[in-house]
This record gives sequence, C-alpha cells and structure tokens, in this order.
Amino acid sequence: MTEDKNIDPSISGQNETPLRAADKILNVARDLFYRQGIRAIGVDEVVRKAGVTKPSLYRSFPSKDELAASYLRRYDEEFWERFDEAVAAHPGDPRAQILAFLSRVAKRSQKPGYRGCGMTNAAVEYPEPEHPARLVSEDNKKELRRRLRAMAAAMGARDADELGDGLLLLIEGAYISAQLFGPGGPSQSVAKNAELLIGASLKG
Amino acid sequence: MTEDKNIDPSISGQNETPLRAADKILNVARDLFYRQGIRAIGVDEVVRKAGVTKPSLYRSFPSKDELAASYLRRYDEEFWERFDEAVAAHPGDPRAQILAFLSRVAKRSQKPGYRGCGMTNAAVEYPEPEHPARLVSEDNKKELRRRLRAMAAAMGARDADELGDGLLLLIEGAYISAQLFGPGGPSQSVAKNAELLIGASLKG
DNA sequence: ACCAATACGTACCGATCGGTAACATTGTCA
DNA sequence: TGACAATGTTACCGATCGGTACGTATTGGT
Repeated sequence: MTEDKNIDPSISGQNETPLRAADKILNVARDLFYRQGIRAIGVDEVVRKAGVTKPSLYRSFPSKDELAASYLRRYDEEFWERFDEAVAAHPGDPRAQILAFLSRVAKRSQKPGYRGCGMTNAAVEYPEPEHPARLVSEDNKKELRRRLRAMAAAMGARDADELGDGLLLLIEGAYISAQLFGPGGPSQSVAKNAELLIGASLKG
Repeated sequence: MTEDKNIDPSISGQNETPLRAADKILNVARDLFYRQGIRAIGVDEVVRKAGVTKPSLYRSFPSKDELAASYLRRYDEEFWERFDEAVAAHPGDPRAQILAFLSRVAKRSQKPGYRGCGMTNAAVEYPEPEHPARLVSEDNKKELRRRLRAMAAAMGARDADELGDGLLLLIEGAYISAQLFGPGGPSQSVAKNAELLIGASLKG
C-alpha cells in the first residue's frame, strides 16, 4: 500500500497553528480505527501516518486501549451533534425528529466506505466487559436507548419502551447492514420502516 | 485465566471414536471465535485448547483466515437449520414462520454470554472485501435478505422488498443490541416489533 | 509381520505486537 | 539568556503473531 504521510490538513494542521502531536494522533486514529477496525491497526501505523513518533503517543495516551477509548469519546460527541441537529430541526415533534435522523443515517449509509457506527463496531471487537473502549460504547448506547424511549413516549405510543426499543433495533440494523451490503442495502429503507412501525405503535 | 485443556466431549471426542485433530480444532475454534472474536484469538490458543499442535492445524487448514472461514461455513449451516426449523413449524404461513424464528432469537439473546450472530461479527472484524471470512458472511446475509423478501411477498406486503429489508434490520439490530445490552436489552422485543411492522405493511 | 500411508509432535522462524529508556532538539515566554 | 514544556531520535524490550522444516508414532491393508 502506498503511504503518503499525509495531505489532509485536519490531520497535519498545516494551516494556521500546527496541531499538537496528541491531536494529530487522535485525528489519524479516528480515521484508521473507524475504517479498518481498532484491532486491525497497530500503534506503529498510527504514529507513522500521523507523522509523529511512538513516545509522543504514549506521552498523551497511557495505552492503545485508552487511545481507542479517546477515539470513541470523540465519536460520541460527534454522534450527539448529528442527533441533536435532527432534533433541533423539528422542535416539539419527536416523530419528525426520529425520521429526520434516520433519513440522514440512510443517506450516509449509501456512501461507499461507510462503516456503520464506530461504537457498535468497537463493542463487537471488544466483548470483554471492562475494556475501556467498550465502556464508552455501552454508555452511548444506553443513553440512546433512554432518549428513544422518551421520544416514543412523547409521540404517544401505546408501549413507549417497546417502540423505543424497536427504533433502536432498526437503527443498529441499519448501521450493521450498511457495512454488510454496502450501497443498495436494507439500510436505505430504515426511515420508511420506522415510519410504518411508529404508525402501528401510536394510541387510538 | 485457568486453562483446563478440555472437558467437553464435543471438543475432545472422548466418547466413542476419538475425533480427528481437524474436528477438535474446528470445535474449539468455533467456540473461541464466537465468544471472543476471531482477531482476539491466536492460533496457539486454538491448538492448545484443542489439545493438538500447530502443524496439525496447518495440515487441515491453509491459514488462520481459512480456519475462520471454515468456522463460519459451519455457523452458516447451523443458522439455516435454526431458520428452517422455524419455517417447518408453520407450513404455508410465512408470517408465523418469521415470528417463530424471531421469538427464538429473542429468547437466545437473553442468555448471558450471547454474542449475536457470528457472521455479522466477523464482517465487522474484517471489512476488507476479499477476506475469506467476510465472503462467507456476505453470502449468508444475501441469502437471508432474499428469503425474507420472498416471505414478505408471500405474506402479501404492499412493498415486499421494503418489508423484507425492515425485518432484516430488526434481526441484525437484535443480534447487535443483544451483545451491547446483554439480557434485558431491546432484542427481547424484536418479535413484537416485527409483528407490528408486518401488520402495518400488509395490503388492504 | 510387514510396509506404506496417514496422523501427529518438537522445535524453530522472522515479523509484528504494545510499550519504554535515555537523550537530543526545538519553540516559547520571561 | 535562561528555563521549561513539548516533541523528536534511536534503540531497545519481552511477548505474541501466523506459519513451517523435519522427524516420529500410529494405523490399516495384505
């Protein structure tokens, strides 16, 4: 594989103030871990692509596992930005909020190279209950479940917990099937299916 | 971790004819790969737990990647056994067939130590398009999608492909959220949600 | 009883894994 | 100018990775 050290300024910071080593490392780790998986990427590859040296990595991160956890904490922030963006687009209308979020997931899932949710993937890679990366993932998913159930309640679902969980199943299914099938896969219809499920779950 | 070499006769074959090395290896690989992930398990651990030696492994399997593919081919067989069992339980009633399959998935997903679908997990671990393990997984999922769409059509869905894909999303979501949340997670309601989705997707 | 084929074990390979020790260099601010 | 923090340089560590060369048991057939 050809290895240009880097071109992307979000990695090198060649515009304005140069990025600190820790930031370059985290930018590269985010990219590589997401696209190829955490276990598949060694620390040597991270530091090489970041244009830094291994001691720099271990000055900023106590271990590779903690670097993975840091990557996921950042992923978590970006996730909630996307989620809250969809929420803010439809104030007071949880049904429209969910559907907006899902249609954006569906859209992104059709792009080649889409690898689903970085946190879901990390949980698959690390089944050990105490792994730092897994703990970040589990927290994110618990919060997502909580919010989906609350939104289902606000919609007036007969069984809010059941609908919230159903929506979570559809979302996780979309993440996974996107990387299983690539563009044209089942995740493109996640919003339409959610719409049907919501319609069938409301009172009266 | 304590490492008794093995007790399970399905691994050692201490009943009747002793198992061949290749069978012991595949039994152990199936267990370890499923529970801890393929990348997490080295060939040394496989042969040690199988009570054989490394050359025995490489006489029967050309590489670790091919051993992983063999594990998944066996998983594939067992998967269709379970699927066809649910189908056979409700002849001519695709709706009941799906629901039977899903309620069994839901039930298994509540057991501690459940790790979802071995093939879904393998696809997450190996994003490279040509990896032998991934190819087995993709074939399985394509066939599953085909069958779900056909069953949706047989149910009389307005849009059979859409319903079939929706069911696939729910199934994959159940597999993943089972290992994210453990017992008590959203996958316990996969059958009920599928029931609602089917009801909302039928004609007239 | 013998032999060939099959099945298996001992010992080892280079490469890579995550991680570190010791020291040199740079840029910044006072 | 001097002190300090951040980073780079080089070389290394033991452990584990996937994989193999080569010799030894064991087995079934005649």
